[in-house]
Amino acid sequence: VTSTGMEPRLRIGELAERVGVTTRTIRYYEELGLLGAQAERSKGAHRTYGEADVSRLRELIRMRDLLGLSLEELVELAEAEEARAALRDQWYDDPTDEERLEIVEQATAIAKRQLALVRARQQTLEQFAAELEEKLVLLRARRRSLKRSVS
Amino acid sequence: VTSTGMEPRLRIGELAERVGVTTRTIRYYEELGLLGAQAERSKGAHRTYGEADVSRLRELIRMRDLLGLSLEELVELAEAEEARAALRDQWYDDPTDEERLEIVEQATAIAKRQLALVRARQQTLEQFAAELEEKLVLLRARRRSLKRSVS
DNA sequence: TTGCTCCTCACGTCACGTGAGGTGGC
DNA sequence: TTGCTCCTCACGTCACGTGAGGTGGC
Repeated sequence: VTSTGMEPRLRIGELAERVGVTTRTIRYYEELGLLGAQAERSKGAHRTYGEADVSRLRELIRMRDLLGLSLEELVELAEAEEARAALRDQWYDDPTDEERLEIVEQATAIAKRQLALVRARQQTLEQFAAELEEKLVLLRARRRSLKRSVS
Repeated sequence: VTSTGMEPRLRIGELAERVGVTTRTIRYYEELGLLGAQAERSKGAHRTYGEADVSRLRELIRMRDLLGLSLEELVELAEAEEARAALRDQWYDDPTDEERLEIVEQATAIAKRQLALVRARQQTLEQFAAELEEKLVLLRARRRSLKRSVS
């Protein structure tokens, strides 16, 4: 493919280092269909990646670690997004405004669901933090009274 | 053991349901030394648990899910806490105030470390949330302009 | 006595880790 | 040509899931 904006391609080890995972993880995600398997890669040839793959992998890792989603759930999410992308590509040259609107609303729904998951996590973490702060207050009080009787 | 405050004991299934895990998880954690294996349980006898075990298991699950700690890391944390508890029990009947102070300061250190992990997670989640909010702002703008040209 | 929950193996699974042995690009 | 990174199996591991077959308490 000869495109105008030829970005430098990364090898799997470089992608791994930039995102902070191992090459094994990247190959496994490709096996599951989560990451771009370039169709033209012949058997035994090196994998190469672009900046879009860096963002995508970072996003996947974030969903996995911060929201605790399983790879199966990530595959489902990805399939939903790919369905959107397919629609978009299909009508890319001549989409009506109604079709554009539909695509925007689907993207909005996905982002809202993700945001809801993030907000829920934040709430649980805030409760956890509050309990720890309370514990520290109690410990500080005990420390003060002990310091008094020691001195 | 004949104690004055005999609380009703839970069976493993009840503990599992109250904390939201499976019985397999509870048995596995016991195997790793994370959960109280009553010394007096004879081979094949039922396991029983008290309210303290409910709190402890909830705490472990929270560390695992919210902070992403491995069970090995939880075991290390537990060992540190048990060392504290051992010290406390050893001197329980006659601890000097210096010893009490030492115990309080160790507990404070542990709580502070946990709180730091929680705060770090919260920061990462907040950044994630901010990116999603920004995305939603862009989507809303596109939606508005599309709505205009459709109507 | 009848269910129900419990028990202990023990093999299966998910998400990779970790070599083994070999090929390809700067 | 020499390293270095890459490749593909393929078995190992962690944190459980999931029966198989059997015993125990309301």
